[in-house]
Amino acid sequence: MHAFDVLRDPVRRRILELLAEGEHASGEVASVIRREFGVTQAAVSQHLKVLRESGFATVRADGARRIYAVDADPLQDVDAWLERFRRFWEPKLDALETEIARGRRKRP
Amino acid sequence: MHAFDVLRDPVRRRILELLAEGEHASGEVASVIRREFGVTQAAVSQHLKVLRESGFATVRADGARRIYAVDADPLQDVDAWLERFRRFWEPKLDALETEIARGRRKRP
DNA sequence: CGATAGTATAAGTCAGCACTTATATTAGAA
DNA sequence: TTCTAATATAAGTGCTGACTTATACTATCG
Repeated sequence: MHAFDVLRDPVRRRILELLAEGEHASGEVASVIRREFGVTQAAVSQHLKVLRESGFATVRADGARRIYAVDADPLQDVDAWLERFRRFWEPKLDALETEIARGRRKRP
Repeated sequence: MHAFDVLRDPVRRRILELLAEGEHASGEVASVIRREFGVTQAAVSQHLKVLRESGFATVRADGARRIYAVDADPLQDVDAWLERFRRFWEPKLDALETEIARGRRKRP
């Protein structure tokens, strides 16, 4: 699933926002999303699966709980795609300065 | 239509890439897209309509031709949304430096 | 004017996705 | 071991959106 397919869904974007604040258990995410979007735990679990399988999130077990954390790699890909459009709103920077400002680096 | 809904479609992303290189007539876009994706002129026209109506592109008439140009405003919104994730891959900058580097400014 | 080129719209079809309810799985408590 | 809490998966459904073909619109040329 392409990064933009993943990001298209507002629930998934909200989940990523939550994870950007720090790790959260599946149930914690589910309760926030349930309150804000009125969807079930099953739906949230399915979204978390999409985020996992597309590389946007990682999980670890903590007893019966599943702790999710954001993995920013695919978001960095999106950021890279936007690069070609930045000249439309950013002031000019020389190449090195831009390089430093963006913190670009090779991906493994 | 939300920016991410627009960007979800690979044809629309490709059209934006083409427009990022400079203005193009509808037919020029259509012929490239037709070659690369194998879809009809009608389909491309519909995509251009989506891009227009969602603010990603502007049109002007040139005789019977319609010249499209990219409008980066919605892309800048996407860029802004990504902001909260940049700390996961960017080196630390102080606030002012980041401000300058990003060329952030108020939108009208 | 009529013909043609360039482009947009209309109408219909089909696949995929986000959701639901129901159930399975697993961990820890009693 | 049985019960409960936490989470994931299965199966089914409806809606949205990207596509097609066919047609309408508009400008220019002869």
